Amino acid sequence: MRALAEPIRLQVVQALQHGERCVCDLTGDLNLAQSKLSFHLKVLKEAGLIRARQQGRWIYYRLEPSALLLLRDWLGHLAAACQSPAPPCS
Amino acid sequence: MRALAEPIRLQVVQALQHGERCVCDLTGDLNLAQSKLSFHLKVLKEAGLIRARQQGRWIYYRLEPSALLLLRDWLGHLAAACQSPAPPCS
DNA sequence: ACCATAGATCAACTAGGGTTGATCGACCGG
DNA sequence: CCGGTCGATCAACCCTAGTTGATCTATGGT
Repeated sequence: MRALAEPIRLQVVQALQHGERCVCDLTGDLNLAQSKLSFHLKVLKEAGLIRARQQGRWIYYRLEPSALLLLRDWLGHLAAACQSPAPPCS
Repeated sequence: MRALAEPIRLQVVQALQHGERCVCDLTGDLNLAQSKLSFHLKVLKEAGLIRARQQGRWIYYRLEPSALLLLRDWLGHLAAACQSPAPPCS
């Protein structure tokens, strides 16, 4: 969740929502300094939200659906049983 | 998303997952300073993730399912179409 | 009316995380 | 090989978000 809290990382995730992108394209699309983008990609990767694939000189990143679905299910679970009445407060 | 990034706020959300709780109970359950808990409750409330209800001297907080489900659906949507092949990188 | 308690708010302080610019390593084309 | 490019890494700086302790408001009991 911490990884998704940062606005720039949200942009990255949304830029990846339709499929793989290479880093050089992402810097252009999001108009970010290379160093900054690399930092945020690392955070997302360490959080397990994205995966990297090296092909020749370029590196392609893509979303990791399993991590997203894990979060998704957790939120659904939270929303399911949160409406029971308050216990009496002494 | 930012609101859910903070560990203490995650604890609060989980403490609320089975239903309403009053603030005085939450401070006890999570062993937090009153001021600190109040700060995080405010952040969660401003994010629309929880709602407050005053009853007499006490205030009861509960999760807001609609906000959780909104996030849930967004994550599901992300996971759906993120596996298309990379466009060629010039 | 007075006091006790629940909870919000405020100001000052602190620290963790993001930014910036430079450097480094890897890969490829000529 | 050598030079150029992609991308990661590092150190220094900075700023925002969280902490802390005190104070303030409101509610209810006696």
